[in-house]
Formats: sequence, C-alpha cells, structure tokens
Amino acid sequence: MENTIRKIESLGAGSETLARLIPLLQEEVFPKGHILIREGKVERSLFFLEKGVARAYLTNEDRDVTFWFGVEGDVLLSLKSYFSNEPGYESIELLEKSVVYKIPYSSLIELYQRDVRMANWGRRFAESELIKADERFINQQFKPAADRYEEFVRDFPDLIRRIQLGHIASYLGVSQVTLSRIRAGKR
Amino acid sequence: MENTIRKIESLGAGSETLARLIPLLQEEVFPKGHILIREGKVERSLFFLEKGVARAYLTNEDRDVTFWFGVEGDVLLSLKSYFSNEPGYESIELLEKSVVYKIPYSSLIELYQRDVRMANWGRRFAESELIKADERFINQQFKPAADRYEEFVRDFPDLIRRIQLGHIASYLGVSQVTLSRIRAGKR
DNA sequence: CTGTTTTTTTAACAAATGTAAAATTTATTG
DNA sequence: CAATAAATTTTACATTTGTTAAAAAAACAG
Repeated sequence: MENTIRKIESLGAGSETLARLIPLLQEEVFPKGHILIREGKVERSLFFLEKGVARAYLTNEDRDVTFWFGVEGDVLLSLKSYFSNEPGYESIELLEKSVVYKIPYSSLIELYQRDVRMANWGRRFAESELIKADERFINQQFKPAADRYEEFVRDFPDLIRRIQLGHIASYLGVSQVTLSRIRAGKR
Repeated sequence: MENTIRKIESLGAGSETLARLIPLLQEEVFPKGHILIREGKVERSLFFLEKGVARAYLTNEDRDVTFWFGVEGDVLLSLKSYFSNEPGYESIELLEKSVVYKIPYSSLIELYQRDVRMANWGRRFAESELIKADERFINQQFKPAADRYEEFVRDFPDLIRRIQLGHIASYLGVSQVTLSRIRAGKR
C-alpha cells in the first residue's frame, strides 16, 4: 500500500495520524471497466487509488464527458456525496484492473471530531484538493486545447497509452477529430 | 458585519467558534478598482467580502482573463498563497467600493492547531470551497456559453448591471462579440 | 496468422467563433 | 445639458471547430 501511504504522509500526517488511519483502510480489487461511483447515488466512502487509472465523468443524453483522471496515489470520491451526503453528479470508472483502499466517511468524521491532528489532516487534504481543482479550472479557461494536450503528454506520458483518445479529447473539451488534428500538427 | 458572520456560521461555527474568530477580523475599506491581491506576490491574509463585488483574474501578455466573481459573503484569497505560502498566480480586483474583513493566516493556523472545533471549521470551509470549485469546473466543461450566460443572469441578476460585459465574457470563456450575439439571441 | 472488432485518423462540408473596425448606446464630467 | 469618454453592439471576413461518414491503423480472438 505504498502509494496510499505516501499520499497520506504528503498531507502532513505524522506517525500517529498514520497509525490511526491505516486500520480504517479496506483493500478492494476491481476489474477494468468497473464503475466505482455512480452518478445520482450517495457514496459515503472515499478510495485511495493504489494501483490503476480512473476517470470521473458526467453523462448527457447521448455522450459522456470526462473531466478528471486519477492515477496511483490519487483519491477517488464523489465530492458532493462524500462531504454533503447528497447524491453525486459524477461517475467514476476504473479504466484498468485496480486496487483501492476504502475509508467510510463515518470512520473519518469520528476521528476528526476527537483528534485535532486528524482534523487538521482532513483540512489539509481538502485544501490541497482545492488548490488542484482551482489550477485545473484556470488552466482550462486560460490555455488553448493544443497547449493543454502538450502539457498532458509532458506530465503523464504513460497515460496517453493507457487511456483512449476519446476520453482525453472530452477531458480537453474538444471533439476527438480536433484532438486528432492537434496530434497531426505536432509532426 | 452581518454578511461575514452569516458566512462563518454557515460553515458550522457555533457561538464559541464565532467568538474566537470575530476578534481576529480587521475591517478595511477600499475604493473601486483597488487590487486586493496581486499575482506573483505572497498574500497571507484572507478577506471576507462584506460589501462590494470582486473578480479574480489572470493576466496574459495582452489581455486578462476573469475566472471568478465574488459577492457579499464570499471569501477572497489567493489559494496557493494563503494555503501554501507560495506566490499566487491570480489577482483580485474590487469592482466597487468595498468593505472587507481581513484575517491573517498566522492567527487562523494557531487556532486550528489548538482547537479541534476550529480545525473542523477550517476543514469544512475548504471542503465547501472545493465543492464549489468542482461544480464551476464541470459546469464550464459541460455546458455551452449561452446556457452558462442564462444561468448567470438567473443566479445573479444584479451582477449583470454591476459588472462590465467584457469581464463576464472572459468569465464565460468567449469573446465579447460572441456574448453580444448570445444576448441579442435572447430577444 | 487471419479475420473481426475497436480505435484513430482523414475528408468534406456546415456552423460557430474570433478579430478588427465602425456604429451605436450609455455613462461621465464640466 | 452639451461634450467627451467609455462601453456595448454590429458588420464583414477569415479561421477554427464540429459533424458525419469513410478510410486506415491498431488491438484482439480464435
């Protein structure tokens, strides 16, 4: 569970905080294509992605739009569902056979209420996700799709091979045809 | 300071938490056009917007892109700067004469370390901002500019009159000409 | 290895959007 | 209230992007 532990520690957990969290983790293994979180349902568990790749997406009448990819060490959850106990709007699909560690919200909130270090760990977790969400948003609005594609390739070179281009195109906010044109341009 | 207090209470602060926070608030008044937070600088204060309107934006070589509007009761801060003590990438401008209440990060973090209720208040603050950021992001990617404009008008009817269309257009991710066409279509 | 299915690229055309500049409307100031 | 400045809309044209469908390439199964 090294990826998961590294993630927990990166949020400022000391050995005590870590020791409290680890017993809560329940390992689960899912096949490629498994829908971990389904839109419209309440899902009060959070998952550390130990091994595999995931995408978060919304479905429309006809098509679905991917808006996030998760890799080893990332946390998978339905924000609204997990934090506010309301039905979530997004689904999360595992794009490869994956190993996750699950924590039910109830266990976590109990620790948060009792232990100030845990509460601050949870605060830093939310803050770090917030900064990432903000950066993604700004990036999206500020840079053309071609630049974002280039950065995507630079930052996650292996994902290009692990994820279908259709998903990447919808993540970048362009049609797959446009993404093909972008790729053709870089040669 | 009713807007600020309402905001603090909406994040689950009881009377004790409120009583600890209020003494930290320093009122400041700024004229229209004041740049509250400047990109590239570290700003370790957070501001509750008691009165006024604000926009967060990034500057490019030639133009600037607005990516957020704040109204009474919203919190103004440079995320990266405030939470990570690094230079922020965004600027925040006050679009009207405004009243804000300022809290230095150092005061807040001290409370967070000592008091589990405060830490959980801070956690909920970050979580609620995270949910909003996520919704904005999804909205942006999922819906065409015309729909987003309609929602903007519906949700903030008064802002249309308080904010220049150029800022709104860049917020929606389209040129001002396109926004004019959208507006013309709705008649 | 071969046939089949899936994914990606290309082509052709229509629709939408951006740019630059002019025209109009609205706001501001003396 | 007139004069000026600022903001918004409109016009004209070029460019980009989306759509649908076909072609090519890659992945997969027997």
